Amino acid sequence: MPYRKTPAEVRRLEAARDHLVSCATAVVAEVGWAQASVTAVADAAGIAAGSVYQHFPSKAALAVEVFRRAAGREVDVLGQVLRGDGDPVERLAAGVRVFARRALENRGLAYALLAAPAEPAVGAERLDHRRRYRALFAEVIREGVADGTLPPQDAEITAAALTGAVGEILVAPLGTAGEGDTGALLAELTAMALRCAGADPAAPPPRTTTRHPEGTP
Amino acid sequence: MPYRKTPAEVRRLEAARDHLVSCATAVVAEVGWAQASVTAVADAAGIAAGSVYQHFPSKAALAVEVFRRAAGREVDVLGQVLRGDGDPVERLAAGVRVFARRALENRGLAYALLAAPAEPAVGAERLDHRRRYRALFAEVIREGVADGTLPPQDAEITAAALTGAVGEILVAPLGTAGEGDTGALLAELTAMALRCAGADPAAPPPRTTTRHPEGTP
DNA sequence: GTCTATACCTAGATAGAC
DNA sequence: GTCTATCTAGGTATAGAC
Repeated sequence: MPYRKTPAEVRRLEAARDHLVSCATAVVAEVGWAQASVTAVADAAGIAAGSVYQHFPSKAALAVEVFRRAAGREVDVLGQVLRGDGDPVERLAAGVRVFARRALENRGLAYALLAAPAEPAVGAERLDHRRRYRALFAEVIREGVADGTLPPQDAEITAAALTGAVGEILVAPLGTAGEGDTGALLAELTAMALRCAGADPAAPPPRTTTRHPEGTP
Repeated sequence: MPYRKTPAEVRRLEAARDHLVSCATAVVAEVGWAQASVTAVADAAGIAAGSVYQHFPSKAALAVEVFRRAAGREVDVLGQVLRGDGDPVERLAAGVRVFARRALENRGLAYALLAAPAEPAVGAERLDHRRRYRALFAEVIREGVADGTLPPQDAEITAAALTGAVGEILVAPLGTAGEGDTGALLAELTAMALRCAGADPAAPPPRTTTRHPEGTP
């Protein structure tokens, strides 16, 4: 018997943990945090309820890991877009669009991350991630103010507004099963975001996918 | 023994029920929905836990009543301001200001109404009330678009954005105990709201200081 | 290491005394 | 009508078998 786990063992354990987190994420996206009991998650992962505690010390720890992994992906994607190429206004528009599109493509998960009732530990994590969204938006807004494409403003406030606005707008479509016209929704959302930051409406609107200056395809 | 309750009895019962709802509201504002157990609420009202069920068939029913009463007040106040005197842009600014000021004056309750984790029944009620906020904002925005003081836009989207933006901005101050400069916060918030709706920045900004014809004096 | 069975706790709800 | 005491359900976490 080796004193340490063999590399194969370690990998297997990590894989099992990964699988558990993935399945838990799926369950949460499907039924929400409140209904995602340890037994439900364990069932989804094909293991016994007790076995969950081989990987996480508590249900809260598992929930936090689920949230961190999913929300972290979103923050990373948003960060890449907002810090990408182009002028600040273009990047802002692209960021909002990407954020919204990803949420609409995975509504259950987005709702869980943004709005669904959750235990305090997850709620704290959510606040933290919203702060990170805000910081990313605030950064690009400050750039815009600095180079004169955006009017002077409290970047933190506008950033918070954008986070809240996008979330609020998405929650309604998220709740309903109805599809709606996502193209038009994205266009209106982007237009609203640019107004909110004070971008010059006279300037040519950043291209969406196929150029709909008035939002109607 | 009378076949029906005497008027005095009815009044006494209603008063007891009222008192219970008031105390429950205070508890919720203080510790949030999750910690507002039946026993905690009953203690606050000075009655036994079992007696709660003389007035409400379930905890959820009580919670919904608490939410309805508190949120209904806010919707009414907002509606009065948004449908009051002045041009649409002024009313919009006043509405945002009143909404925010009232929330900041009663942070615990505002947080409970806007964001705190709650059971599904309350969550559904919350969605419904947010729809009502949106409808009110959308109405005044449509008026502004109609009379040309606001640019063409999807009023529902902007309204949703305003609801989310104000909520998001308030949640941070709401969570922290710190006071901050509420005057500056209100001014920035109003400015953001007007930008968001596309109000002409060149126009003189609606007054923000002194005179309180609206809200709690 | 994983499963089965279970202990335990919290919190909503009920029954009967006063 | 209100209180005390209790019942019950649901869900987390643990212990011991395999």
